[in-house]
Amino acid sequence: MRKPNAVRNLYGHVMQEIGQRIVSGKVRPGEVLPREETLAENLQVSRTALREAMKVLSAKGLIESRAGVGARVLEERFWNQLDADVLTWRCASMPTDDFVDKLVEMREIIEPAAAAAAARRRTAEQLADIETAYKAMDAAQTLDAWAEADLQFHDAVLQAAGNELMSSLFSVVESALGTFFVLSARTASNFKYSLPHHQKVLEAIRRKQPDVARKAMLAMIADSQSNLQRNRSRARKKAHA
Amino acid sequence: MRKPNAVRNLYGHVMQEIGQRIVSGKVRPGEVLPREETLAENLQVSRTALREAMKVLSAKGLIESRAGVGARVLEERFWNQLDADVLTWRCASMPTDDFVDKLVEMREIIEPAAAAAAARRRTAEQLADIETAYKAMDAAQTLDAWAEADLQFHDAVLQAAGNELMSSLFSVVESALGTFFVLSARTASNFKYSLPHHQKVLEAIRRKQPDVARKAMLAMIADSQSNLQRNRSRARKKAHA
DNA sequence: TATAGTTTATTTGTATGATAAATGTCCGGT
DNA sequence: ACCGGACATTTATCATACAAATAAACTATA
Repeated sequence: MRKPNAVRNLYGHVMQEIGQRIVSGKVRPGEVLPREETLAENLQVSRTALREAMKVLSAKGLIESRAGVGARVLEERFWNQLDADVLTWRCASMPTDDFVDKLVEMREIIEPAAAAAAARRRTAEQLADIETAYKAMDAAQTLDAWAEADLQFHDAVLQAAGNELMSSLFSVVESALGTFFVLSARTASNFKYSLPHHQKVLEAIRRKQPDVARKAMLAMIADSQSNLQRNRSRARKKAHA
Repeated sequence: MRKPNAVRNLYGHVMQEIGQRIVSGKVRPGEVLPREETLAENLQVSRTALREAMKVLSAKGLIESRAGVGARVLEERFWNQLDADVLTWRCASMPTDDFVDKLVEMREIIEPAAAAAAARRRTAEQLADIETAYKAMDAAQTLDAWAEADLQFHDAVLQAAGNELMSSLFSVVESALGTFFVLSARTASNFKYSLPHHQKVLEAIRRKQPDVARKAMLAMIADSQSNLQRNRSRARKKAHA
């Protein structure tokens, strides 16, 4: 959807570097980082740029700086787990099934709830947006076109749910999941297989039937989920062999 | 639970000040803030301190700084709505029923899901933690003691759910809701009225019955929710009169 | 006149150096 | 053993300078 990840600035690179070191476990919670002057020297930047990076990491809950002591890496429970960068770093450093499961679990919680809320509160315009996305999915000829339309569909549903907290959560989780696979399309030989599921969701929202919408969305996710499981167990076998 | 909100540093105050201005709508999306030198002068701090604050606000998605242009306030859809500070500022600046409803909606989504997950995955230790909290609620003699034990109960359930993304979300939402009322205890004459609900949740988690746990938790929230509604409509009538 | 390319003014980005304030440690006194 | 104060270390803040990016003004040219 949106890509605020484009890092142009120097301090951004520094933040990424140190953030990854922390999230990946190269430096462990409780440890104190080298002093600013040393760190700045190591990374070939000025103390100014380094400090700006540190402030942002501090805002993300990864570190805590105190005068006279240094910057201490905080325990994981203080990290802003829902921060886009933190999530991205976790995806990059621990692409374990375990973590993917947690992301999928979040998706399973959000989307059915969003579908139900959308069925309750959608305006005519919002319904039209969902329908437009659905038609684009139906008309898609390529995998990319389908993936884009699919994302638009889910986004439109979230929009119609009318709760920006939900949208924000979805956006973060979805973008993290996106680093692993383009939804589950790439894993299906026929990438349009889930179109009927989408239609059911659309219809339920049109008719303002929250429970029907919730169940349809849940079924859709469960379906793509089982698809994914197959693929993963296959991949695991390969890794074992 | 945790209070990282304690702002000791100067740049933190600056961040709060400007962040509130943005979230409260004093400066609107699309506008560009005064140049750094001017802003620093207005707030009586150095450009360095101001810039550190701006970087953090930028990380929260509230602004975007570009050389030669200035710092532009971004549209609301780019804001990190789930950031603790952003949420706090929203609570402070728009304590409307509408926003509280959105927070409550999030709680209604998270907690039943967490209860179900806890029933599936809890360890013996985690169950013991939940039980300890329950017993503390049962034994509570004062409202404060009850509120603390209650928070511990919900926290233990989230912990047992075994998904730190869920915990993080809960923690953020709960602390935001906390700015409005101590759960719904203060609104009930008998603050222990929800103890039976808690017991049902505990039992379901003990017996590893996800669906029962989900429904019990939902019932508990719905109950406290209806309590709240009564109070609010009463307050609204008063405001109208 | 219109337009493409260039200059120029403005603003943020980065670097450097200096001082203030906070913090833990060490040491001496009791 | 305990307490309080000097001391070293590290971050916090400030001030200043210059580099780089950007948009607006300008100029040459067709």
